[in-house]
Amino acid sequence: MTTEERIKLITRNLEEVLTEENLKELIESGTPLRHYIGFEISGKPHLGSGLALMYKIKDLVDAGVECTIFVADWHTWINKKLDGKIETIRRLGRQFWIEAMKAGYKAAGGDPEDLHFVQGTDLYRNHPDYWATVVEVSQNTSLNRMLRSISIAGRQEGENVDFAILLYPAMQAADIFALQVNLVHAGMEQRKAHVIAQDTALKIETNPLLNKEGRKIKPVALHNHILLGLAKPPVWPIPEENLRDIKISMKMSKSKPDTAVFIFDSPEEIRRKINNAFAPEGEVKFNPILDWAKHLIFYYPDTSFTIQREERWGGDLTYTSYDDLEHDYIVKKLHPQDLKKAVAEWLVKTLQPAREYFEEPQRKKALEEIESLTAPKI
RNA sequence: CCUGCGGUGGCCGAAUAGUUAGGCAACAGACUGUAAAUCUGUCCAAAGUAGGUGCAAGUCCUACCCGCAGGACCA
Repeated sequence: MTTEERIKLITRNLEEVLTEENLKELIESGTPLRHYIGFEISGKPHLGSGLALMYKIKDLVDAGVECTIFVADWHTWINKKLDGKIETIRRLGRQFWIEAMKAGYKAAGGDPEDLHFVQGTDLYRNHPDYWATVVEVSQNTSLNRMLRSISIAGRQEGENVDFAILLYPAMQAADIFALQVNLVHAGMEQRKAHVIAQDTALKIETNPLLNKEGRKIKPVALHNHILLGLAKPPVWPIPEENLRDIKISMKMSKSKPDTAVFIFDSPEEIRRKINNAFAPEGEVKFNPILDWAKHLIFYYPDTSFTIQREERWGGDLTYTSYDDLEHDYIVKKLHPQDLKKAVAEWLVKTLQPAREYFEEPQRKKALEEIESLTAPKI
């Protein structure tokens, strides 16, 4: 595989690469590519964490990158998720999250054997100088900037937070250095943490990231598109200037389960949620169903997607590109209901390997425990 | 540690001590070949905790817990 081919595979369908030049340099320097993506153990993975990101990881594995899924138990603890106890979080990280990621990776067509898993607790125990890196990152980042970056933990600036939350961005950056990974990967909402890591990369002395020649380098950041949630935005129609912010704020939410499809949802749940989704006819600026079709179904360039329709609505349609589908949607040749049905069935089928993987009793039990810990209080 | 303000349903948010606020959300129907919007209807309660005063306490008093703001301390 040529450098160009690798870059193409590594960066395809991403919303942002920081930066392509650095990526090219990294590859050309002959430095082995080491990737990481971190997850909190905060509930069930949805289509974003459990499928879209897995597609990208599959690309990376195919491009010869060593891929690591970081199970961020300390970050989860800092964020007071689940029952707030580090022991529970640590255990479910192993019993649930790692297994869930394997399930998602299978659904994305990959072999879980290709993935590495590292849990935060183990990383910190094995790197006694980890905390020195946390200090160095902190010394090179202003308090205001840390405060602004807590959105990476799902918090808003000005929200009631305790001081521990400020450790979160510093630790996330330090994780990258301790893991010695040069491709850092996440959804767009994590870009603040990655930029902090890049801005401090050349300044730190403990665990600096090095290339093959032993020179300090910045990690390259790969950012996925954030899939839209299924709910109607609070203001509709959306003012043009706010479109970007609204889209980010309208992501799938674990606290509003009907805005998300989780990778273990039953076929009935998938069909119900999709059917209830916000989907204005002919509207493409904010349309979760189209968004999902674009970023999931048409992820691969050679996709062929057939929409079954009753004869009275014109019979079946087959698309080989998202642009064709979007065009027909805009001109209202393709009705939302027909698209919804097809997308739902695609998800039912695609997620089947994940559901099957979690029929195994031990995993099923862990899933039930996660559900009991994250169930909305009534 | 001190002072002040606050703590009401899943969320926001009212009520001179005297018996159902309201809104959002949710749910169900109607209308749409989906959803949304719009109608119609439904369901939901509690008072941070523990005591006290009163015929009667969300409302007054005390203590404690939590949050916010400020202050004190800083040899």
